[in-house]
Amino acid sequence: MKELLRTKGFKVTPQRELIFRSFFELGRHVTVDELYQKVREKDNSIGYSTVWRNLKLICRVGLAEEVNIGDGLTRYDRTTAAPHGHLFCRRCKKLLEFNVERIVGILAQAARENSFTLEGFKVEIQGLCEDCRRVPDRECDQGKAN
Amino acid sequence: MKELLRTKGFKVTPQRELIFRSFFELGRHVTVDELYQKVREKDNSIGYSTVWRNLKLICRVGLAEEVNIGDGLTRYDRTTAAPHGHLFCRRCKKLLEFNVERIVGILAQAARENSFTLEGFKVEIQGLCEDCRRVPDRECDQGKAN
DNA sequence: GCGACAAATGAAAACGACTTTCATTTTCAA
DNA sequence: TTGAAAATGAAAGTCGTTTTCATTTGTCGC
Ligand SMILES: [Mn+2]
Ligand SMILES: [Mn+2]
Ligand SMILES: [Zn+2]
Ligand SMILES: [Zn+2]
Repeated sequence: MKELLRTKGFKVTPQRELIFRSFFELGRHVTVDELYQKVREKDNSIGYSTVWRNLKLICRVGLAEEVNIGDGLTRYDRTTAAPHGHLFCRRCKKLLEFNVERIVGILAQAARENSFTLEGFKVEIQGLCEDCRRVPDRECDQGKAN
Repeated sequence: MKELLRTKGFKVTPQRELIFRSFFELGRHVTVDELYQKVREKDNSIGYSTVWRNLKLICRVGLAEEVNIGDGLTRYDRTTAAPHGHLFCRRCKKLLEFNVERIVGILAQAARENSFTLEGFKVEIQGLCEDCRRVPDRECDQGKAN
C-alpha cells in the first residue's frame, strides 16, 4: 500500500493512510460523505477536501473507480477482478452487483460496429429491491407539478 | 399533442407549444440549454425555468426520458419504440445509439435472480468515436495533481 | 362573454455536490 | 539536515439543477 503510493510518486501522510484504510473497511460504493464521516471518527481534524482528493487518488492508482448512477451522488467502488453491473433500488438507494460476462462481448461488438474505441462501459438496472417491493409506494415522487 | 396534454390535465400555453415543438425539431439527447437557446430564437421572452419545467413535463407524459451519463449534464432523449444503449465519446461528447435487444433478456434474468423488480436499465459504452480517435490525445486530463 | 381559480410563467434566489484556491504544514530525496 | 515539491484544511467558487414568489394566463362553469 505505502509501497504502491511511493512507487507512483505519492507521499504517505497519516491522513492518507487513515483515509485509504477506512475506505477499504467500508463496504462497496462509498460516497465522499460516508468516508468523511467514517474518517472523522478516528481523526476529526481531517478536512473534507482531503478525503475527496484521496478518493480521487485511490481511483488514480487503480484501486477504485467512480460510479455514477443518476442520483447526483458519486460513489467510489473498489475495482473488481471481473467487471460487474449494478442493480439500483430507487427507493432505498441500495446498490447490488451482478455478473456481466455474457454482456461484455455484445458491447465489444457494438463498439466495433460503430467504429468506437471501447474504454469502459456501464450496465445498470433500476428498480425495486426485494425489501422495498413489499412496502407499497405511498409517496409517488413523480407527482410534483412545479 | 394538445390533446395529450389536456387529457392529462395540463394546460396548453404558447410557451409550452413552442417548447414541445422545438424539442422534437432538435435531434436526440437535448440538454436544457440547447433547447433554451433554440426556443429563444423564436421567443426571447421565455425563461429558462419554463424550458426546464416543460422538459420535465415531456418526460412525465412519456415522450422523453432523462439520460445521465457521468458528465454532469442531463440530456433529454425522445422515447423510442425499442430500448437502446449509448456510445459516449469522452472527447467530443457525441452520443451514438446502439441496439440492446440481445442484452435485455440477460438483464431481465439478472433482475430475477436478485429478486429485483426491473423498472428500467441503462447500457452505456464509453470511449472514443471514430473522428476523435484520429486526433492524438495531447491533453491527458488525468494529470491534475490537486 | 364573464369571472373564478388553479396552473403556468419568468426572474431571481437557493441548493448542493463537487472542485479549486491559498496559506501553511509535512514528506522525503539528496 | 534541508529545500523543493506535495499534501493539508478552511474557505470560497463553480455550475447545473431546482425552488420560490409575484404575476399572468388558460380553462371551465355559468
Ligand atoms: Mn459495484
Ligand atoms: Mn438515446
Ligand atoms: Zn430498496
Ligand atoms: Zn468524439
